[in-house]
Amino acid sequence: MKYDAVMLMGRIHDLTQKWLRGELVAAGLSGIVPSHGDVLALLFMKGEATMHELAAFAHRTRPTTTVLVDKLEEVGLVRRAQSEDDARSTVVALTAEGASLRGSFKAISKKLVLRVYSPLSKDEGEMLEKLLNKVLSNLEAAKNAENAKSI
Amino acid sequence: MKYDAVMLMGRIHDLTQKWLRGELVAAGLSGIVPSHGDVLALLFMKGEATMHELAAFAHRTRPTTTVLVDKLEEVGLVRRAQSEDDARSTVVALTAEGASLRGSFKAISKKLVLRVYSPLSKDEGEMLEKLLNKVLSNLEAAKNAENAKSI
DNA sequence: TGACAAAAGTTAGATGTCTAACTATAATGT
DNA sequence: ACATTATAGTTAGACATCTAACTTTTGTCA
Repeated sequence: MKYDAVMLMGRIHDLTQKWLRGELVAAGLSGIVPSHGDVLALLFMKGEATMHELAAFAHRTRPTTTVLVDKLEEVGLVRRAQSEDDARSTVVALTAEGASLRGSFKAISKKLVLRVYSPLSKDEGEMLEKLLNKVLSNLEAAKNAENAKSI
Repeated sequence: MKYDAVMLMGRIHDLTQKWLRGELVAAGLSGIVPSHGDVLALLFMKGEATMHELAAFAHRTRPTTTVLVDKLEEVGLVRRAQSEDDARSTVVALTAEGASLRGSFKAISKKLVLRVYSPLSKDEGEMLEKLLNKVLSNLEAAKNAENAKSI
């Protein structure tokens, strides 16, 4: 055992992010980065969402999500509106142009999955997901335990 | 299969990096980030190295490595010198103070491994490394093939 | 041998992300 | 009912990293 799993995951993460950026540029979406894709992914599923929901889904902070949505609004893929239930809340919704990109994003996502899983058999793919889930759950539990202790 | 391995690796990467930053601060090394640790790791092994070697080892670009070494030099952990063989080359070496931190870095690195591998059995740890290596090799091969094609 | 290409390193500028601090609104508890 | 606390979102400022362009030195080859 080399105990280099963290380094390997870091490298894989770097390479996939970089590849994704290239794909987005190739799809004519320059200025759009993978995190914007995460924001859009939730909107493709739900049609609309609050900033808070988008931040949680994309695993970014709320300030970062503000910037991401600013950009998406600027290029016309998304529209902000005040929530009617809660005056603090902003509801973000896809524009027609944003909705029209669903297919392109789905295609890129499919290509990414293929790229990562292709060297693995079905069993290996399942095993990898199982192991990664174990590691992630444990990290999150450890983090929560430490946060709780420090409060 | 959920095909979410990329997301899981991204999350694990984020959490480990963040945890590492906290550990470095706790060790009195504020201003030092994980990438500085990668640079130092090679110096702990080899005593000295060129900027080029450090960049390759840390998987960072050379401009980034320049900034990393600037910082390490500024806080006195490292020293630059002109290579005698090649006037273009800079040789970076640990100072006495830098060398004295070897133990602290080793301890943090050990803690990280424990944190990530603890939910896994020995077999699972080995399996995870094997699968990650398969994925990474494939990604690198794909990238090289694409680069070659575009030249 | 002399021109041109490659390599080492740095500088400059851009970008994505974060934390801290702020505003505005809603919820809570006494 | 009102003061306090919590939540939604934004703004401001910092930082790690990248790409592109530049300087200097070395290697190559006609």
